[in-house]
Amino acid sequence: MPDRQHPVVADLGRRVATGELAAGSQVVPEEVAAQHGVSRSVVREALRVLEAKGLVQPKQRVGTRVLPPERWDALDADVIGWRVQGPERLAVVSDLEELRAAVEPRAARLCCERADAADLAVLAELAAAMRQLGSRGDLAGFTASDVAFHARLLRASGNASFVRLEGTFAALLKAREDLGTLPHQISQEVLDLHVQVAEAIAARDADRAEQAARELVDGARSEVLTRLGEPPP
Amino acid sequence: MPDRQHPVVADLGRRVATGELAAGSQVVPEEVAAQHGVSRSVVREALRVLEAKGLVQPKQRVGTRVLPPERWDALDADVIGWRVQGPERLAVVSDLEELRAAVEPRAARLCCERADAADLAVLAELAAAMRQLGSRGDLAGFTASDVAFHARLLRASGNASFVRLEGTFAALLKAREDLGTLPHQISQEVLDLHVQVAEAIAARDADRAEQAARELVDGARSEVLTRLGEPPP
DNA sequence: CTCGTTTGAATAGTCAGACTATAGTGGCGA
DNA sequence: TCGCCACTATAGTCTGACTATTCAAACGAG
Repeated sequence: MPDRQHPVVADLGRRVATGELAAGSQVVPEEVAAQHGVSRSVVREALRVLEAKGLVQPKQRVGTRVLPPERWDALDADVIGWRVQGPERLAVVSDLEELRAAVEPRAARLCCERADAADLAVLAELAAAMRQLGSRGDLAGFTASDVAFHARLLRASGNASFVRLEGTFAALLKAREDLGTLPHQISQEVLDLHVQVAEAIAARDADRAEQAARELVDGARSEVLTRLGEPPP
Repeated sequence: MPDRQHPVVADLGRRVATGELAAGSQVVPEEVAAQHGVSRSVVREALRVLEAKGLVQPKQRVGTRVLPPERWDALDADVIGWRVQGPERLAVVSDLEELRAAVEPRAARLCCERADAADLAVLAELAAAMRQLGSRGDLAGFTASDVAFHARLLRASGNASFVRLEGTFAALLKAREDLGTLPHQISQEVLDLHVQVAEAIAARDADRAEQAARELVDGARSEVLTRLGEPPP
């Protein structure tokens, strides 16, 4: 989020991740340079970035080729953002929700040991804000608070690996928003569960925190999936 | 693993990730170029890679500066490999074991729905191989099978996000090996649990598979942590 | 006819050096 | 004191030539 991408990276990344450039096809630097009106060095640097994200791999004499999807960094926020613009929307969102379901309950449990007073205050505040915004129907505000809530949960877990997933899940929620898979009316249950998670952590009740987080994330998951499954192309 | 790094990337990455280059310090391309006897463009491409991994951030007029550890991509195999060479060994391994504890049980559960015959065969085979090699004391062979077993488990879960963690966990196990935190004698319990996981998945018994995976990974975690905690510097 | 070897060519990789764009900083004037 | 402006450090870009690697096809020996 803090760093914006070079247009060449964004364009190539999107074209690869949406499948417009098929796996195995060749990316010719000179052509890309001409298309974007930039020099070869700019394209080379862009390709280094895409290489780091697992989208392409250069090889002397054979050229820089697009790698198959299983090589792509499925947890990279940019990759997620690009992929959801393609035909794999559902699979991407579904897989990430599954990961979230695995991670957040455990993070909530850890929070009970490691969260400090500031964490507790922020979580309570955000849960309250979500209840406000959600019942008022302010979708944008709700989503912002939602992202902040889950990000804080991960951070408060004190585990750098979980913190790393902040960006991943933020990209997931943003994707859900962009795709209009959010309900227009936030269910009371979801609002309550956020509050419950915050309260359980504040009470240092690990089992209850884990359980509430599990229900929350399982609920969100099934809701999104039915919504995504609904409109058949 | 398939792609080896450019020496400049490896050197700069290590120096940043071990803390030799402190957060906030400036990386001057010309100096790096001179140190490695390469041109500025090579250094620039290396910096693009490190930027993608969250290690540095360029800004006009102020220079390319080292970012604080919380910005680093804690799930990147290279970053893990570099960090474990520094003073943060324990924290890195511990955090990643925690993530593994969150993910693998869920992956095992998913396998019960999605694993195909080939997956089952490979898992059974690897579990058997581990028992063989483990009781024989062949550490290298054991670790290789261990990595393959868990990688296959993630792949068989059919979830791309989990598959993405293959490289992350492989780097974790490799780090454990390099640091000599593996026991010289593999415990019978660990060997049995691998077999149990494989059998439970084959039997499509989700609860048992999840439970066995949980025990396995929790056991591995506590064992590694006590071992890492043991030798006080 | 088959297999090893040489040669050619496609492509990534590297280099050098000049130039441009951006944005802190400090000075100068109102 | 405040705001504007010129200065300058640094990333970013461009150009074009050169090198290194490796695939593939031609070639030659057995």
